[in-house]
Amino acid sequence: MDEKQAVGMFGALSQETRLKIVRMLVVAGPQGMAAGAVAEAAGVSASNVSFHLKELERVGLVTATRESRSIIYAAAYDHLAGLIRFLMEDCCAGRPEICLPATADAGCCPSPAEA
Amino acid sequence: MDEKQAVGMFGALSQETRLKIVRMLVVAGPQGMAAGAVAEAAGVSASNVSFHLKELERVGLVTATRESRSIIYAAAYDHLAGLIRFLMEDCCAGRPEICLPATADAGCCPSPAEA
DNA sequence: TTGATATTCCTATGATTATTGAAATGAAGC
DNA sequence: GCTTCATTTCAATAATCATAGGAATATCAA
Repeated sequence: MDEKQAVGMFGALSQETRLKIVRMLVVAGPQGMAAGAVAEAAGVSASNVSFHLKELERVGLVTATRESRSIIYAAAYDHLAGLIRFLMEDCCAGRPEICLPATADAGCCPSPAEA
Repeated sequence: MDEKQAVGMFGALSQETRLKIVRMLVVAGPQGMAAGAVAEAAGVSASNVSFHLKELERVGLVTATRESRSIIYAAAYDHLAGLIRFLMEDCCAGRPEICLPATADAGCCPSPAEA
C-alpha cells in the first residue's frame, strides 16, 4: 500500500453512497451482493450505483465477479486491512499503550484482556 | 460516530498533504507537533498547511492547543479508532475469522498467535 | 511600544467530482 | 434470432475542493 493508493481509497470512502455500499458489503461477507441489490439497498439509481461501484473497484476496495446475469460485488477485506495498517503505521513505535485502543478493538478484535 | 462524521473524516484523509500530516502526527504521538514543523516536514506553504490542519481539526482527526507562540497539533487517537470501528462495524457478525486479519494486525495490535 | 515570529484569514482561479436520464452492451431463456 | 433482464456508458450540468499569495492577527522578547 503506497500513499497514492491510500488517498484513492479514502477518497472513495469519502462519499455517502460509497461509504454506505462498502459498509453493506463488509457486513455481507465474502459472498457479496449483486449490483442491483446494492442499488436497492442504498436507495440510488442503477446508473449511479454502477458509477460508484466502478470507482470502488478501481481503487481496490471491492471486487467484481460475474455470476450469470448479475455482477457480484464483495468487500476486499485484505485491502481494507492494508488501508488501516497504512494509516496507523509506526503509531506504536515504543508506545503500544497509545495505539492499541485505536486499532485492536475494531468491533471484533479480541482485546488483550480477553485474549 | 455517525455516517456524516465518517464521510467528513475520510474526505479529510483523501488528500495527499492531509494524509501525510495525519500519518506524521500518528507517529509523533500525543505530544504532537507545531504547525510550522508540520509545514516544513510536509513541504508545503504555511498558509496551505494552516488550511489543511484546520480541515483536519474540523472533522475531528486532530486537536489543536496553543503553546506559547506555536499551536501544537496532535492526532486524535480516539476518533481515529472510532472511524476504523465504524468502517468495520458488524463485519464479524458470525465470522470473526474473516475480519480479524483486517482489524487486528494494524501494525501494533498483538495477533491472537502472540497474545 | 517596537520588532520579530507563528499562524490564520481572504480572494480568486483551476480542477475534480456527483448526479441524472437515455441509450447501449452483455448474458440467459424461449 | 428475439426478448428480457442486469449493468454499464455517454453527455451535460452543478457543486465542491486545492492551491497560491498577500494581508491580518496573536504572542513573545527587548
